[in-house]
Amino acid sequence: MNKRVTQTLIDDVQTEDGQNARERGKSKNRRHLLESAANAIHKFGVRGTTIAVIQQESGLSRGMINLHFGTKENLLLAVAEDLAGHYSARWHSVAQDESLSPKEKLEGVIGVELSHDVLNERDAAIWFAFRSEVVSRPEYRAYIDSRDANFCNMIVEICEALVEEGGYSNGDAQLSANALIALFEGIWTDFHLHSDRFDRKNAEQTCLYVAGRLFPKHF
Amino acid sequence: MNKRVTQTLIDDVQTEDGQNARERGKSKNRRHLLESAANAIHKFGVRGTTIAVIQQESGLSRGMINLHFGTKENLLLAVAEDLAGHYSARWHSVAQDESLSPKEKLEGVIGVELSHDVLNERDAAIWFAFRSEVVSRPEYRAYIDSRDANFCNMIVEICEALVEEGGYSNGDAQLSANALIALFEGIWTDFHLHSDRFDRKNAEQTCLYVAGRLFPKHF
DNA sequence: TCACAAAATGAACGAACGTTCATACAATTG
DNA sequence: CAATTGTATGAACGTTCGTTCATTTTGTGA
Repeated sequence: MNKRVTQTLIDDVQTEDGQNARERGKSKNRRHLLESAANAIHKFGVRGTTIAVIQQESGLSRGMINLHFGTKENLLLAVAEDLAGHYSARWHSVAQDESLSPKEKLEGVIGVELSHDVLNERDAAIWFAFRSEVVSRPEYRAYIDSRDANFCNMIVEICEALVEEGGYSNGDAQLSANALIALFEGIWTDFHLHSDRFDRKNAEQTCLYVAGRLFPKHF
Repeated sequence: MNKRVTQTLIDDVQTEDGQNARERGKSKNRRHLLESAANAIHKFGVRGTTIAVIQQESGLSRGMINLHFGTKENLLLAVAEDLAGHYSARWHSVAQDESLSPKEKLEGVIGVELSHDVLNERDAAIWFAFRSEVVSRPEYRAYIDSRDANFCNMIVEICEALVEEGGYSNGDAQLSANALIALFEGIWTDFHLHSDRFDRKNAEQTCLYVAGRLFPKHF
């Protein structure tokens, strides 16, 4: 494999300052491996994601994976970590925006859930791939739970605020939150299984319809 | 591997009449392989489900898998088919019961969704395992979509009947059905990821709460 | 410019994979 | 009770797996 060719295949990433050319090159390749492994999981599943496949996908040399991540398994874990971090950052940016009302926050979360940046074929495939192995490989657990305690708390807080604002006397914030979280998950599943005929607008409509039934004065 | 020991390991299955001892023995082993492979997927994931593991799990000989299923891949497909058939039979028995009102049918479906017979750790692990590979292995598609067109139609029909019965003027049966289907899926996911702290009663409460918001006169 | 060190390479290796098939066993048939 | 036939076995095989490491390349600092 010619190295010159290899270099041109690498996507331009932000050049992290404070690093010399050598360090930049290294972190570029690290990132490139992460992306290549992610693409491989999408195309071939975790089962089909072998060293040889990642090598082909990345155009880098065989030994690169072990150089950067020690083992292939560590690379896969890093892919999961990367994905989880990206998703987490997206919903945090909505949750932490104090200028938004509870209603706007819920709309914002729905927007994140359905945005192409978060809900796309590749990333959905990776979520499901890692989740499927959580029972047998506990080390993945930390990275694959998109609806972790932090996310759930955020949704519960939004629901509590909405229930209070609306004075929904027989509204239950916790059950509403359960329902919304499950709804989001179900929509992801639908997208993963039927991305060809999935309709984002329709999914959004469904979310807003449920929101309207749970919080009729708001939606 | 001693054969006498092997025989005692095999679960008693219904002895399908019209077969002689030889045929009964064969189909017993076939079923035993199916169960063993399912258990292996649960314990070790699809990635960890190798011939050697299935052999150990079943106590049968190495060549048995190829004798009964041709290839390991075919055995995995048969596991998926088996699971899908079992689930399908369960909800069909509710959907086809003409003595049930629409409300009772929805309650029945919720019951099936949350029953230990359908929603248990092993089967959930298998659903998720196969689904995760659907993108890269299209041959699984036919078996892994628990919410297929038939299931969706059934839910839509129930919702339409409820909307009509209740005279919910601004109720949308299609959106309600979308919501319920996604809700069920989301609950399965929650169970799969957190079976240790999953509460069936709470999940049922959530389902009924949503039903109550969608069809307030009924639930 | 040159010695040094870090990064990258890929041939080689042992382990584990799924499959094959010659052989052994046991149920059925005549 | 043979002879026959379908079922079961597991050693052996070729392939592919992830990893190692001696070697080469390339950027850094004197």
